[in-house]
Amino acid sequence: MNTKQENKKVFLEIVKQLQELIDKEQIKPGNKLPSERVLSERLNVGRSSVREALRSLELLGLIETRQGGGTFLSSGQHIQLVEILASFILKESRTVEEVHDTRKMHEKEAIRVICSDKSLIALPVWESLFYKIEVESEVVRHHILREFVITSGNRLSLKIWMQLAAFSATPLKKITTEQEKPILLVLLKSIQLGFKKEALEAYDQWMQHLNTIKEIEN
Amino acid sequence: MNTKQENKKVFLEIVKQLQELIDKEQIKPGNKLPSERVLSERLNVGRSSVREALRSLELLGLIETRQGGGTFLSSGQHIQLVEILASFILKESRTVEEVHDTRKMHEKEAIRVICSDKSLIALPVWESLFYKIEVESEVVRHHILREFVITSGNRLSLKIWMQLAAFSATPLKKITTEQEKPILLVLLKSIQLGFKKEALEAYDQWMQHLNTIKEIEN
DNA sequence: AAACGAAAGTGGTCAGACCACTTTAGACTT
DNA sequence: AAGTCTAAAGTGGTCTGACCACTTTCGTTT
Repeated sequence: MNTKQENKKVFLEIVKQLQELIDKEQIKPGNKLPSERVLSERLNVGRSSVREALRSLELLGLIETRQGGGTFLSSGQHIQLVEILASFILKESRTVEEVHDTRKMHEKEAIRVICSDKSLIALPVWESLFYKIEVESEVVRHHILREFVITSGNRLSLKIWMQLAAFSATPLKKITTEQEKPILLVLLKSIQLGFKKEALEAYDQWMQHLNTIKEIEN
Repeated sequence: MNTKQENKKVFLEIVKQLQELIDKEQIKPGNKLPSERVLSERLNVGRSSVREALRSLELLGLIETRQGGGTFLSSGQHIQLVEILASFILKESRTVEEVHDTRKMHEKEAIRVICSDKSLIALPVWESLFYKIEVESEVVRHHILREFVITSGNRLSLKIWMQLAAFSATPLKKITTEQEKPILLVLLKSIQLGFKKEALEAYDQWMQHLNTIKEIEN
């Protein structure tokens, strides 16, 4: 079948036809798709070709498959491909500095977003972070920064940030209470008050402080 | 092999092993990957499983295949998943917004970096962009924004931005000279002078203007 | 009516076969 | 000897059939 001379990949054609089928059959997120064997018959292609298309869509997070159960239209959150893309991108340009800069970019943007949204700065999260500062642990910094990005509400940014954080993970010493804690207090307090400028300054100061620590440790 | 512990998907495992192989064998963009038959033998899996993984990566634009030629690590940019994802994703407005927000984040950060670096604002690029504004084309906006990110010098940010730009590509009308050009002039001029605040304001104004256009067209 | 269990359905994987196309290398021509 | 041409090898593209593991379904049994 498919006399199509066009040099188009067939599995891409199947992907396209699957979309049309989903649209035509009014298949909503969570609904079941026809089985691979049925699809292969309806589209006049081999089952392996159908599978190549389905596996692609699964990697993109657009569908979910359960062995013995069937194939289902994903109910959202299809951002998991970010992880695969990120790992490839990071492999190519794993300049430590660039990763760090990009990561800071996302963190600062999160702070900006939070400070501009009254409903976000009113969240109880910040209070709990005050307590976290007291708990001297190596991962507190990571937790705090992650909380920033999470609270900002951009799930995509969070995905990217998590990848970057995984690459630039440089386990440092515990929080140095004498110097670091006051900075963090200012940062958190500024956020709670919605003082964007002050928060960003505190953040910069914090990062600068961390660099100092790193140099000392090396 | 397949000691198969966890219920992890095998084709995902192959994707992972392919990444490791690319890393270990020092395969650079444009280089050839082992043939499907060789991979199937080396990884102790069936050829069809290898193909499912390869097709997934191809859909992501991470590899390219030429019939009779072989499989090659992509030299980038060829992202055909855009169309597929777009039709799936465009229904979820929240995701679209997140992509757009994240993209703007990278663009604004690029502007900040540029304005803070005298050697960057002195570049002849900006002069050439003035001319580009005159050329009424649909892709001028994309070119300008890309130039920002490129000039900022963070290649990782550029790669992320390119992915995001591919997703959020919403072909608009040509630049509306009456309203848009003056904004762009202010933006470029502000950058040349290193006026960070003014440049960012002009950028925001620009984005706002683009939103207005989009609403009108819909 | 509830519980159980066999059968059907479905995804997961593999092997083999053929096709179309590209690359390679040897035979041929000059 | 150099270049050209063609056949063979290599490679991706696709299909078929088979078997496995798991889930769902439904009829039988209790």
